[in-house]
Amino acid sequence: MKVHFQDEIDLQTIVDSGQCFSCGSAGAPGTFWFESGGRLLLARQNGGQDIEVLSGKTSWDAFWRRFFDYDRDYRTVKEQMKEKGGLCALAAEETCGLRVLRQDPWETLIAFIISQRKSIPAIRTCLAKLSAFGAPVCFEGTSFEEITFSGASSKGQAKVLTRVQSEGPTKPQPEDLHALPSPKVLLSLTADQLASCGCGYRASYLHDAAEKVMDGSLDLQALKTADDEALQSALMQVKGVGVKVADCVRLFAYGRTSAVPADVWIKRVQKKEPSVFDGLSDPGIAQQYLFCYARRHGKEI
DNA sequence: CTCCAGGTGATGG
DNA sequence: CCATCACATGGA
Repeated sequence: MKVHFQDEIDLQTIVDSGQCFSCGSAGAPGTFWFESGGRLLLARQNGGQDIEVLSGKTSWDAFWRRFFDYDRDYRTVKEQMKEKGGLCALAAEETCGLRVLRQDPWETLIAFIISQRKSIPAIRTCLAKLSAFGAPVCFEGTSFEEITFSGASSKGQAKVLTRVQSEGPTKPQPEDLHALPSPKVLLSLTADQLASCGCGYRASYLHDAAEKVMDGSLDLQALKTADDEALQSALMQVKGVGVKVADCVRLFAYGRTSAVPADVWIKRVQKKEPSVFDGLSDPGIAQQYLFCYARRHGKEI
């Protein structure tokens, strides 16, 4: 199934953008997997505005379309950034196909509680280990090889996949993929189990988040209709959730594009250009372009 | 080995 | 209100 985007999309750019951590290369060139809420999408892209959905077709309209922020026109966003000039313009000119994803609130909350004082590879590892306790993903097909190379079987390609298979947890098979544990399951985990996932001092934060969701004092569903300020303060009731993590959840799960998560990279950008987010319609989207830009260029932006 | 990572809570001024 | 400091651990 082919999906056409009105503006631009680049799956590699999205995988590298540091907003979702359960995704990666599926082995074959231009082929990527994304896992969210226990669903698996496998898609292929060879440049341009189209992606070919290889697995996850039946949930495209109901889930993945929204996940990829399909209805936003990123040409408009980038145009405003270019007109503004400065680092905004540089970031917009340099990055093509980025999209700010709409992810599950619970999973986003857990992921960004984990994210504090961790590198992106370390976040991926920790979340993957935690996910061993979650539900297996739903997927169409039996393996990445079968899905990716259906109708195009050459021995050379098969060899590539054999090698990929042995590369470990960053390129798992569908049957190895699991969603993050639900609040109930997370509460049932022992301190040793959490420690073995590499949660470190964040284990008690995860426990508090699960407890608040379970007892109803944090209603992630109901917060979808809350205003930005109420949403922010509700999220910050959770231990280990400060301004930055709450901003990440607002932007990446609730689509609040006014939220500007300010991590070390964005703070470097703001130090160089204090007014970098002024006057933008969707500063949160610009933030994601600038995050990618700053990380690519290192400490000396 | 050291240094840093998509920060936060506690403490003291 | 703002400035420090400890915090667990993996990856470079």
